[in-house]
Amino acid sequence: MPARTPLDANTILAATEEILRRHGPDKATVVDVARALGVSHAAVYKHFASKQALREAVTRRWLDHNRGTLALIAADSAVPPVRRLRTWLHAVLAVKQAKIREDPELFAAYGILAAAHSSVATDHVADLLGQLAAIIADGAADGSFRADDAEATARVVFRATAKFNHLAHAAEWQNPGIGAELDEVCSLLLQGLQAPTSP
Amino acid sequence: MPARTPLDANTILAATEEILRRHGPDKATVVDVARALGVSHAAVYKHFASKQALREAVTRRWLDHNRGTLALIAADSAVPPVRRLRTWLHAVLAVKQAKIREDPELFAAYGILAAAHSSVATDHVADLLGQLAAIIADGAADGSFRADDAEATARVVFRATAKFNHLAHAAEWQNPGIGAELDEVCSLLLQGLQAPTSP
DNA sequence: CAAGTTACAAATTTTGACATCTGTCACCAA
DNA sequence: TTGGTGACAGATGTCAAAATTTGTAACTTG
Repeated sequence: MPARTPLDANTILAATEEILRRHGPDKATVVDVARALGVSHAAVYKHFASKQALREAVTRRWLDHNRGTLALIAADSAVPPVRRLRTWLHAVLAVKQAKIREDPELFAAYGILAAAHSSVATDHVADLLGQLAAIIADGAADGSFRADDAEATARVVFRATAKFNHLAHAAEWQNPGIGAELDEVCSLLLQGLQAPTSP
Repeated sequence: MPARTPLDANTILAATEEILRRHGPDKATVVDVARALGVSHAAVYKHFASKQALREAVTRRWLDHNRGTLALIAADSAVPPVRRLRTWLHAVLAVKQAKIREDPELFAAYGILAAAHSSVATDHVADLLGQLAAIIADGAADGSFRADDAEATARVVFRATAKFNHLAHAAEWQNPGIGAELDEVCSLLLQGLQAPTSP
């Protein structure tokens, strides 16, 4: 007996997100998802090739949800690039702190994917790197940064702020002084980016 | 019947290190250590208050083993501070890479202690920070660095190079490009440290 | 008394039988 | 043909019993 509602990918994703939130990434099964939808678990496999693929789709949706916030900051040409860079790096930290606080289970799911080198994670950092490169390119254009290759420079800045954006440090983001720490690192990096070319 | 050799702390540490190497940190028990020494496990407890204390003592010894290498680089006043800082940061990475490669079990044991916020770990980073501060102080003294507080600056530099010294990134140290990455971050940081005071 | 022993309770780990989950299949219905 | 089903094998997870380990204590010996 086929289900009344045709069951599309989005419905499955929503149910999965709910199950993930309730059970956590380790205990959430595709059988649970199917049960929540009132179908057999094989039906889910008609839409997603594997549990991994399902998790990736949910996580991608979840990450995209507030991707705009950061993009907006990165693209805000009203703010000079020097300040914008600092603001953006703080915003990245703030967004991740918020996600981990509001959705610890989905955050954990993301962590699992990142550990497995899923494209969800690499795509996400590629996105962030692109935004960062845009800020740096703006700065190079108006002369406030000395950076011949914006993308390469973005990677360097991102690496130097790994403590504030890399999942491996998520536990440390609870620390109250973390914002001040980022500020200090920002200051040093901005000094380096603004330094006049030494012949 | 008391053991022929009186069994001192150092003998226990050597045996523990051996057991740890053979069994790994999760499977190494103090019963194993006692068996290797031909005594009852209670004898070990006469010298070390707990398994934790024993592990810490072994790990501390293991860390101290080549602490001198880095200290030597940090204190080598024949090398100008700018180059010395870069060399030292690379050496920190190299030492950790070597340790993880030659002694993965003991490295894992260190990781466990670090995760448990053991003083072994905090003392170790305090030691490294001291060496780093010394280099920066030298640079401030001879005018090559602009740093009013060498210790604070050392902390910032250490944080900005977290990817190359923090345990959480150990897996990435296998990556062949890691040395080049550190080099790029070093260059940016050195630009910042050398920048002339800007107002 | 310093350094070891055996004996023991409590916590932890291992084990092994059992249940569930993942992914695939052949089949069914609109 | 798209979207669904139930049945299945093999991998993985669960859970309680059994074994081991941790840490302590009362006891022994030079």
